[in-house]
Amino acid sequence: MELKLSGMVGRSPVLADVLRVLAKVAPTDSTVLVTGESGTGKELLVRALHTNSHRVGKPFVPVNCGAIPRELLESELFGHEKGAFTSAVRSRQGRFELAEGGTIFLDEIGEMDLSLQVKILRALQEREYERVGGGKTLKADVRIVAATNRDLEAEVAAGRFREDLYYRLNVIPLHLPPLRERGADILLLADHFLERFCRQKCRPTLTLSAEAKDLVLSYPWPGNVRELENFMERLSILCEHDMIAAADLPRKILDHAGVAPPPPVAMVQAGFVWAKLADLADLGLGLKEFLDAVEERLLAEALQQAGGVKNQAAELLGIKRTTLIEKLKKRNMAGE
Amino acid sequence: MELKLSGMVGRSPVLADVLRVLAKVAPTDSTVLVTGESGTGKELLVRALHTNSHRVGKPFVPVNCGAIPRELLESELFGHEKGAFTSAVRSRQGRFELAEGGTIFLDEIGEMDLSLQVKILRALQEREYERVGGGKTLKADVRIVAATNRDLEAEVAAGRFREDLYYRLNVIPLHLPPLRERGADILLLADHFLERFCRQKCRPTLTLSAEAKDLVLSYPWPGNVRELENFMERLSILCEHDMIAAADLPRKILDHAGVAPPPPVAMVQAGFVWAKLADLADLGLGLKEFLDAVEERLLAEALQQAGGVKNQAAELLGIKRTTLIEKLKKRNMAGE
DNA sequence: TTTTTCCTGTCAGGAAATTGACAGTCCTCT
DNA sequence: AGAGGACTGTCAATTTCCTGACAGGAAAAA
Repeated sequence: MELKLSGMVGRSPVLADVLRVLAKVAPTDSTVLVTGESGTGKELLVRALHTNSHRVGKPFVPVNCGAIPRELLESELFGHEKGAFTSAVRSRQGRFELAEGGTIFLDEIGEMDLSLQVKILRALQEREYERVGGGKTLKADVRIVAATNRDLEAEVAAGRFREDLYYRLNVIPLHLPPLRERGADILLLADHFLERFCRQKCRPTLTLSAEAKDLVLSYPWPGNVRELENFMERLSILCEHDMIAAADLPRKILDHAGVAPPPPVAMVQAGFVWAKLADLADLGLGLKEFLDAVEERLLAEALQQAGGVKNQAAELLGIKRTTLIEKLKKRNMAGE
Repeated sequence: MELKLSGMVGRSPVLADVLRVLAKVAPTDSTVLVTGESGTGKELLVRALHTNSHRVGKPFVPVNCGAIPRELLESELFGHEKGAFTSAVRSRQGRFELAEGGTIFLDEIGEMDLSLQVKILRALQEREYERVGGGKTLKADVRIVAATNRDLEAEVAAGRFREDLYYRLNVIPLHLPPLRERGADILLLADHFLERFCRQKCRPTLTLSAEAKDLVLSYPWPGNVRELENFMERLSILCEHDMIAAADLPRKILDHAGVAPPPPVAMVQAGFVWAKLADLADLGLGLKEFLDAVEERLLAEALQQAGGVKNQAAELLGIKRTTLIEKLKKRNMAGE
């Protein structure tokens, strides 16, 4: 099955999984619900869905429900008749009408009012709707694809989202992982954007230096692809030379890398043992060394609690006494 | 007594009870109130009621009171005269008129406004009603069947539902049990849906493997039949082979069954792995199990950060790729 | 097209960890 | 004094873990 992905960049397995599902779902008319943090490229994904469906050639109509004032959203979606409200000078088509035969993409559907949710539900299951202030019932031959960055199940539980609508929408869930979970895709995307912006500005394509790559990779990109795109555009304007050095990167990225948590001892704090992978790398420790350190800490604590009696300490730890001894020997922690 | 049940699937005793009552009630003209969680198939049941009544051949008109905007509901039900409100360009029949001689099904009647409830009550006991903005009184030879997923008694107590209407409606109560109480019906329904979707998509009918059946049976199906239907549609699109293995089932089901290894969740909080010796004992974990859990957490995080590329994840962790693979295999964390 | 690169799974040999068996040291109680 | 109990260290057998070597597959590069 050949997928046409207009602009989706990335090779990471996590993304590949999503695309595999996309390829299967696109040709069917099943309802799809896309989830993922904002800026992860949900719209692009849905565009690809449309492009690979039998509805290509018909309109693709995106609506960002979160970006349109609540009171206007209904008429935006369903249109309105002349005189429906004060400013309705004449009647107007809604997005559903514009999307006839094609796909409508309801982004940020989690932001939608309960009252509007009702109407969407009807459009979804009855395939019909009405313009604001209009008596005529219109038919909707439209594939509805919704997306949200909220946890809809939680919203349902909290009573902010209709349960029936949720189940109607969530036939095929597609989860778009955040950029920081997409590994080396970050570099691919960075290059992609750099190339585009540099071409746009008629300058030779910029390249990330090795240190810059490291920094870019370790930054968590809370704004996801959108944030990355912005940074790259900024670089394409501001960077003087063709090779991007670490120093050229925005403050935020440099700062983040600099915030190395306290020294190795830091793993022991107020009686807790803690760790994140990030720290691990920062400390230049491998998994093994790290686990050893944690183990050592636990051993010490057990010994202390047992008053130095190895027999009991071993029992506390749920290991054989001899094992404990071996471990202590390996670390020269004879006494306590 | 021969029941024609258009599409109702199931043989469980709880359902059989309901159907027995249905069979007795159908031929009479008694008012029926159907209760049951959302997604349990109330509409189907009422259709069957209609089909087995002397009103077959006359219209069956379902109205989802919850899915129609409040302000439109009255005119939807009773119709309106030309000019009744700004957008009422011409007069229009209501659902009651359309249902003349047949059955009208008022789904989610619990959502209905108190003001409308009065009018329904009148239609129910006087058998007459008026169009919106119309003086003419119309007769209604219509069997009214209502349904709700709310606890109407509680609604009455809270003053959100008229007591008199409640007693009028609740002549014959029919309670549709949630899917999780219908035992093996779940499998019958699953097969039923699988067959339908597979036919629709022109692929050989999928079958649930034995383990898959177990899992499906033990899942509580909070979304009831609708949720089950969704899952089966999803499978009919996504499943590669014709036999559905446990692994093909959605995460939610697997997690619920505890197939996912005993969650070391207790230790993972706010992105940190933490533990004190005391907790360790409380959790009934030994040193080894604990370290394993920490390791698992780190593995997952590394894998995530590498976008699922094991090669890179291993490097992040400072271990050999093959080692990582061994560790993952030991834990069945193949995918991610 | 072919070549190269990158990733992946499997496997077997060697390294390391775990544990049971033994043996020795204190101390207490009879 | 001698028996019993609680601890401890050593060691070799067993089990588990780690890694390098291969081989296949898919996608970029040539």
